Amino acid sequence: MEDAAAPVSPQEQIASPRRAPSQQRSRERVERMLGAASALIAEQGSDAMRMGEVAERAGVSIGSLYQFFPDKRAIVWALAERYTAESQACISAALKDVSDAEGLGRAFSELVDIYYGLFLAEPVMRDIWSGTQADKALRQLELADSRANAEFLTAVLKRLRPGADPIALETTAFLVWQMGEAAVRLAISVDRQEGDRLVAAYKRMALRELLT
Amino acid sequence: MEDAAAPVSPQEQIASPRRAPSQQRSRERVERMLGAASALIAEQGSDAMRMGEVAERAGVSIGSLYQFFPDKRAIVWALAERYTAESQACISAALKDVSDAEGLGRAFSELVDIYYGLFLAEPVMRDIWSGTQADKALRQLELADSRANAEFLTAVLKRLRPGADPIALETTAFLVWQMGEAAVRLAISVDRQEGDRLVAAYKRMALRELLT
DNA sequence: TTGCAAATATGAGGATTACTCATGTTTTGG
DNA sequence: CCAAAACATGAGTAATCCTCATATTTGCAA
Repeated sequence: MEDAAAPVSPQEQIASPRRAPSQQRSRERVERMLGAASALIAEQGSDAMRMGEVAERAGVSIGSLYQFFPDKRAIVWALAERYTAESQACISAALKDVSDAEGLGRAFSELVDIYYGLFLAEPVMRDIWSGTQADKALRQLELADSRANAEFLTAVLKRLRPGADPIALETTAFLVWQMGEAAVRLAISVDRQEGDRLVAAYKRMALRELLT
Repeated sequence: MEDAAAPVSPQEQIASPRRAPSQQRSRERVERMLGAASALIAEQGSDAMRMGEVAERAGVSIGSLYQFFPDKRAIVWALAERYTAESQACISAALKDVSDAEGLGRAFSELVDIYYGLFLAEPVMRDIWSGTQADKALRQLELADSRANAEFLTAVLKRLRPGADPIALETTAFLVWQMGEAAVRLAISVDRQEGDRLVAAYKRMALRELLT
């Protein structure tokens, strides 16, 4: 058996921890830092984001930044973690009550649309997840997230096909999910029309796999 | 059809050209530089690769490195370009003479295996394609490469299904191809057993899509 | 209130590293 | 053989991440 990715995510790759804000004042300042980082990433991309600029825009000193974030990647990681937590809740809710093939088809199709829309609308998400692969820690986060999401799909599949081999179902769900993320990333890096076609094609392909 | 989808930084073009080696001596030195870079990437990853180290290991000065490569990314790009050219030739050869469904199934399955094996065996390829998506130029190279490869698939599909909508076939081929690259990248970042299962599942899924 | 430790804030400076450029050397073509 | 082009060099520049000694603020018990 593999590591069940749901309860604890292996975030040891990330740099050494820093003090977490315990006072009201510092919690607000950390929020401002993340907000500044988010804005800068949206404007220029996370690679071009400068720590000094983040500090300046947040109205804090460079030192304060490093009081709460061990390094630059940690800021991006913190933002990424928020997005994944948010979308995971959404996915769980959408798939929780699915119990028949038709329901799965509807829910899955809707999820893909939401995901696609999110990427189209959120420059930060786009930047983070298309620059993800460079950072090992982010790659791990993405994998863990994907595994967790795929588990919801796996649960549905097990309900729909009780007789099937569980490992095969897990593999299918994980693969289909990762393909979806890849498809969406691909779709947003070509022009809109082709992107729409690609997402639609992915949906057909995935549903055919899931509903058979 | 251009990349009109990203709020990238203003001057994110491929770096300005540098003098190409025209003498025998310098051609050999450039080879040594690429060799050194390749070795260092295999050992530590392209991110940790230091220009000074590349120069030292190649037995040249730092200035000579910059005589032929405008910047660090250009070295990685040059290596990536070699791999893509090589594999494209391989793909073209494998798909050129396919004319029936069974032939496509065999050729495609074999191609996926070769690709998977290549990634498993070549640390440099692994690093470049799973470690540097952050780089816009590399992302473009990958897309262009994928499109070119998908065209071979499209040609086969058009032969097998003359009546079908050409755009739909193109979309399918491009998507299936990109899914394959994503599947292989996924497979090499999990343990071998699960990776094998994922690649096998992808093959089934892709072939079902291609042969129907 | 007062005193004090822990938490927080600061920014000049250390350390690293991609990249430049003025200068010297080798090769090429006429 | 010579001038020009190509090539080689490496100390120096600039940019940037991050540290750390020091100063300030906050929580809280006496």
